[in-house]
Amino acid sequence: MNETSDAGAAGMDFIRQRVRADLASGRYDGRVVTRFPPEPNGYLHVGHATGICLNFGIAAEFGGRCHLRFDDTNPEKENEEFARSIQEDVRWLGFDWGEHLYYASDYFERMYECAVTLIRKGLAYVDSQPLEAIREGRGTVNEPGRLSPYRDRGVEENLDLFRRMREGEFGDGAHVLRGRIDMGHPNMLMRDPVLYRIRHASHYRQGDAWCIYPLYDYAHCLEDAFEAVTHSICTIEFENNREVYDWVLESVGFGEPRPHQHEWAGLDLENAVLSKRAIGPLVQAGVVSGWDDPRLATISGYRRRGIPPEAIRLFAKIVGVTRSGARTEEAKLDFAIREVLNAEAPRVMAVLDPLKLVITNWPEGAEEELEAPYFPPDVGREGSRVVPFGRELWIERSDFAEHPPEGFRRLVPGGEVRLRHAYVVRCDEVVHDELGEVAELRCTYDARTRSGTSPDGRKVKGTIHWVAAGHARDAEVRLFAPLLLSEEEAAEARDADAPLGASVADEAAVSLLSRVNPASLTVVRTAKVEPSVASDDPATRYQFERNGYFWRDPVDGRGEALVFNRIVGLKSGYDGARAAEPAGADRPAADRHRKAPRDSQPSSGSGPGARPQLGDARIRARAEDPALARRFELYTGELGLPEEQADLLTGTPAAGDFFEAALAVHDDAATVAGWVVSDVRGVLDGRGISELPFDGAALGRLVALVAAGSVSRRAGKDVLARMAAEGGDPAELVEAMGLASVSDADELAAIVDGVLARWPDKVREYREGRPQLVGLFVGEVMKATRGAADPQVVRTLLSQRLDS
RNA sequence: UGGCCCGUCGUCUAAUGGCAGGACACCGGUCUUUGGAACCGGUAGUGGUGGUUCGAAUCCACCCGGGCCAACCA
Repeated sequence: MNETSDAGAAGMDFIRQRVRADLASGRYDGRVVTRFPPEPNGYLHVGHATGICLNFGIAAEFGGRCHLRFDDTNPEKENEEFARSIQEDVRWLGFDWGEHLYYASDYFERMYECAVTLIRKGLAYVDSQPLEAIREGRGTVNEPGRLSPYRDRGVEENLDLFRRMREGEFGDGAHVLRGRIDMGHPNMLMRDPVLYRIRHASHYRQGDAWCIYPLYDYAHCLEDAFEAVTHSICTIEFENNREVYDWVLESVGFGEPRPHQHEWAGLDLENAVLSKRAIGPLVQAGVVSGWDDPRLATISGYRRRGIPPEAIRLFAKIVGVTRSGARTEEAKLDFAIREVLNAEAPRVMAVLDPLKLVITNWPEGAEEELEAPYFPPDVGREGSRVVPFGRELWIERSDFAEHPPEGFRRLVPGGEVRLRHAYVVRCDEVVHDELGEVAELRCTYDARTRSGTSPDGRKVKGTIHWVAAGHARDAEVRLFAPLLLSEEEAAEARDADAPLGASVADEAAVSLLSRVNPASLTVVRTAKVEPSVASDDPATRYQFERNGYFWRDPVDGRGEALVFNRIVGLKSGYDGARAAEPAGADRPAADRHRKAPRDSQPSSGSGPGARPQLGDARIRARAEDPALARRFELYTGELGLPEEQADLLTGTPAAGDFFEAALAVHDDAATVAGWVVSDVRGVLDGRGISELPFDGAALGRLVALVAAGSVSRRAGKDVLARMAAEGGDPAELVEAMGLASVSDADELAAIVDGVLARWPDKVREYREGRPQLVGLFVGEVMKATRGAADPQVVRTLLSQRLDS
């Protein structure tokens, strides 16, 4: 157990842990500043919503602030409407940026000055190659790029050209400003990235003030730095951009403490189209009614559908924050919605697919007003409304079956059922129309069974909802199903989303449109709703009992028009509940997994007796360098190391040097090799072995200490970690960290007894057959001694006490 | 001659060398005037092979699988 770790960090996502660590180390002087930086080129979707929850959530939890910043550096795609809708969406989700609303376009002048700085430092140049030449010159992932013929222009010439670019002297594409980094860099983005381009286009905020515009990699990090952002959180596809981010900031002169970028995977949600590039065409083609169509996963679509913002925030919490690309099941969103609505939504009755039920023993023209609570007892909320009851009622067609399937608990010929909040009725007669369809049910009611009374304790197997025919209000109900037909095809759409020319993007849009589910929207015009809803606040979210959660469409369902959206269905414990839905209200198709099935692993090259697998790069290195090859022979021969270890020690001269330096101090090849190939490599953290703040000799001294029993191997690893972080002499560190080995049996016995006394339950479990719990006991003893105990001795002591 | 990142129950996620845990979903049961909710219980996982270690999901190597990168988009 790392002594600096803290139980408070457990369960915290890796970004929050990082923020916490930065706070603890004082890196940013106690400041936490995050930002949500959308480009105003479309409407926000639920993926953005999780990002908003992350950024604003961190700011709130750590006493910092979160900026809303429009990353509006591309005049051709952005507009005011999008900027307006984004602010509305963020606010609706429940977050507040205070006075921290910013626009990248307000920084253009400062960014220009930074570019001049870069030019003066010789770190940027004006490239006058045409676009195609720049593209070709960048090389490929397998080949280095070529230097631009303009790369070595003088500072003065660059300055002059850049100034004239700004002044509008050149047409689009005549020149660009590029960072002068490395055309052979393995990271393509570092191959002299384009910083500025000429674009004679009107910007929605800046008008024609500028004709050069900065590109993302240059602009974004500067925006963060200008605003003193501490943690710049973005999604994983920007991972490769981080290197440029750091280069620009360091090159311009923003030293520590400066903003740092952290990437997380972002949301991928089953059955949702989560890309502005994909949503846009659906809107433009009229497949959906607009960016706020309830079938869309846009925030405005969710809002219109009726999903409460609390549910989206809960969903974000459920999904979590990691770096692993994962697709979340729609069921989790549904759960979050139901969780919120179950506690809040008043229950009322609505019949979507009505079937007439006549109570023959109810006096003609007689009516009764029933008082019905809005909430079931378990919700614990007050409130009720009056529900009229009469001779003729509407019930759900699917709540009756002439030939009931097994397990059917509703109305059948000759059977009884309770009408919710009212009476028990018996079906005496089924009336058919000329087509043979059930047209009407003729029933009798039992006056003694009025809701709240139970004269003879009689139980009826089913309860169904209903609406009195004479008082029912006609309503339109809209049911939603996934917009796209299948997961696989959606996956293709994602592939087609890759960077491509405009014509191909259009093809992608076309193929997207071809996968639209024709049944994604079901409009039910026959619905009957109890009259109380007509006078409620139109923004009320209801549970239509046994049908799901609904609310009035905020666009089409206002005024007199009773138009309801189904926010989400109820969880159903009965498959046949599907039959309750009018045809066309498809459920999502059976789950399909995005992850490819893991094929059985080829067994060749592994398994007992198999040849060790050596690294190609190291084999090549030895082929080119006879000195390395000789070392390999020496290590496997005279020193008797396994090939795999020898391989790792002879990939570079530095590795072998390090190993041999350690060996000179402690002459045990097998042990030293183990430390070097396994433990030392584990603390490199991206560094080369020669960049470590300690040398091979220091490792040798540490290994010697462990071998001598002065320090446990476990504690030795802690010492190594400290050495990797800040250097130092092993013996002194052992002293300073208080890790001198404790192997005195009496001393350890007392600690062991103490641990066992603290965990009586676990001791019992161990004796009852959970041997793996020994790890817990050893771990506790190690913790108590800060890793200094000799684990062999501890195990022996434990065994004496537990296994006797 | 590629570089970087990611693989834990069906799904999402926790465990930061020491008990593989939670949630969703699913399956039982209790309760119920919603086939809802609630409550109780259950099934189920560290991609593979080696190595280091008293001890590996965690460290090392190789393999397998997935993602990102060659816009003058963000």
